[in-house]
Amino acid sequence: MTKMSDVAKLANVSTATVSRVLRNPKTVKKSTQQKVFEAIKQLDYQPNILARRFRTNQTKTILVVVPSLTNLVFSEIIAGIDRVAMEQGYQVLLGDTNKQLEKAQNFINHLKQKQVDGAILLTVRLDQDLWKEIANHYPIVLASDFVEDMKVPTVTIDNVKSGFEVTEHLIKLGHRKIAHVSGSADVSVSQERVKGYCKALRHYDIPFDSDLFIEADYSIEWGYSSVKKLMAQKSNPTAIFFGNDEMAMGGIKAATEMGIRVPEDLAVVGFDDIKFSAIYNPPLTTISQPLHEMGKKAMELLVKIMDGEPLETEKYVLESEFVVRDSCGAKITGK
Amino acid sequence: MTKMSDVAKLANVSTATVSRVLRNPKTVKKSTQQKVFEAIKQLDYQPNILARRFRTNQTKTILVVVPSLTNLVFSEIIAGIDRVAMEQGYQVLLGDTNKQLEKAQNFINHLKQKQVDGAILLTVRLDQDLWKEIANHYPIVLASDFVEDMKVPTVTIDNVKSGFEVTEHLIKLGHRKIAHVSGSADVSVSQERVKGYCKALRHYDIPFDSDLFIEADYSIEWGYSSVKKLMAQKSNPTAIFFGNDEMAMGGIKAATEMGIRVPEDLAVVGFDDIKFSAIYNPPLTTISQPLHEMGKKAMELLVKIMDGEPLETEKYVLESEFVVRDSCGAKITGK
DNA sequence: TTGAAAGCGCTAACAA
DNA sequence: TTGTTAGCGCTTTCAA
Repeated sequence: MTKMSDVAKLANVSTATVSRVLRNPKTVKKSTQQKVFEAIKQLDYQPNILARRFRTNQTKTILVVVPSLTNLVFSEIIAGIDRVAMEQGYQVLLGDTNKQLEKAQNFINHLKQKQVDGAILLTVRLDQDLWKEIANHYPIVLASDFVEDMKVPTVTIDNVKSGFEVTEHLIKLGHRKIAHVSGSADVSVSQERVKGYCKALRHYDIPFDSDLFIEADYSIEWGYSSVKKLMAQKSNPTAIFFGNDEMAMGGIKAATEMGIRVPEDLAVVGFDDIKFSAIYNPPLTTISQPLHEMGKKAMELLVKIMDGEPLETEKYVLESEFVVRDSCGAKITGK
Repeated sequence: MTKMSDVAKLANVSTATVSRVLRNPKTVKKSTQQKVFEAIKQLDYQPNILARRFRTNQTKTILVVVPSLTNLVFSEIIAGIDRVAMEQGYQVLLGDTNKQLEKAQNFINHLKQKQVDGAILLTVRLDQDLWKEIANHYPIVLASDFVEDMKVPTVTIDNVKSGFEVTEHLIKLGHRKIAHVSGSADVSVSQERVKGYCKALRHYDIPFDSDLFIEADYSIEWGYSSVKKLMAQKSNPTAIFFGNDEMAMGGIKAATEMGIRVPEDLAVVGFDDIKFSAIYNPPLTTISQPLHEMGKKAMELLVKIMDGEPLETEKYVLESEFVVRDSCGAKITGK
């Protein structure tokens, strides 16, 4: 492996000069730069990044903690993060927790041991306290999820508002028995969407019916079984608001199997607008999140923090969009 | 930041001993270990990984080069890789190429500069030659994709066989005008699936009809537009074999819009068996790939190579499974 | 504008 | 079983 001293020797300069050419070219005379570049080329020199990192004490790497990689919502956000990371010369290290909380400690060590310069969390669950503590000492940004009184920049959408919007839409369509199948309660976005749902019911004087509320998990399977359960009750709903699109699709599948037509017999709304929602049969009414944008914004914030720019601990709320398609029956009802 | 020498001082031993306790505990007396551990705890010492990496010249990090993160096939494989990586103490660095070939050089530098100990490629396109060269010098494994005469361990399924199987199934269902919408030709898996398709046609004496073959891209949009095109022709197909499930769903969407019923008027088969295929309407007949398994296997191989274990340059072919659901009409035809 | 030289914190060869 | 010690290759301060 050729090293810097080899280059220096060939170019007839000191290693300091070679280093300068690489990191601060303006401080070196043009002609000297020339010599150095030629030597580098001639020797096919590659700086030893490990040595550089050790010396400068920064990794130019960030960690993304994600509960599940195979969730399109998260992979889309990560793609956004990766985009900006690349532009800014950062690498992205994957931290798939597989929903196992114990992993958190592991990832926190990455920060403590300087394996990464900062982290973006796409989810914080019961490991809240661990992260809260660590957020005081290391650059951290939250995306998608958010945590009450965690003093950390956060990029989200207004989940309460969106939940309200969905429910209100169903109410205006004439529904009174509107069920909500929420994602796991330990994720704040679920709670927020529930809040929006409840708020809309209250606003339109519809009593909350616990038979029409199911706390599930953001998966196709849970959507499926929730519908089986809901529709087996005597007081079954005429509309269901699912916490995400996967659940909604699983739910529609179950309904179809039971001979319940969507949207004629049952209106359905999802959340996220993943790429399969528009082509699902029926096309899903849902809330579209600017996921890629969220990822980009989160990474931009993180870079600022890592660069030491003072940043008010703020919550950045991006715009979501209510997308009306067939599954809620709006087009049939003609509203 | 407390460093090793602080621990050594407190424990009344040398740094060498502290280092041994951390990396090779058996070579140190129990009682000494005890002392050291206490000092570590008392000082909340975290080893400086950057220094360690520099010194040992290994990163315990691998690179995964992926064309697109938001593709469920890849994210599933990555999840498998990540699983084994974690167990083996490796970190996974993300290399999303966004299908841009120029990125390859960038990632190759990661290897050259020792930012990673090895790499798993989920795709090799026109950048083949670059990779072929690099594969001689660094630990590399291919997963999902494969490259002719690239001397590198590869984990795949038998795409030719699967393509044959699908086509044969459609033929046995009575179809003669079977179209194939393939993924981009610069990916070998696409070519293999096409080969399987052609082989089956030949085997059953059905002439290849170029009007029934479209080279597309693995996306919903291309599936959609391919069907619009295919079904507008005079000699339109009675069955379509799509190169992946996303295309198949896009295709069914297009068919539905055109008043063509699937599977009654048009049989459809996809490839991959992503999680939405089973609940799509109609449920998709498809080939199920052991994606998670592929990822795990690939990482296992890479670890072996990085550990210097001699490994024959082999192609590991995992079993895929033909999953018959409604979209191909088999259940209607009663076969 | 350049060079000399001092480390960064750790590991491992060698000695004891 | 433990300690001494010599770097790993780079960056950066200080001096010229």
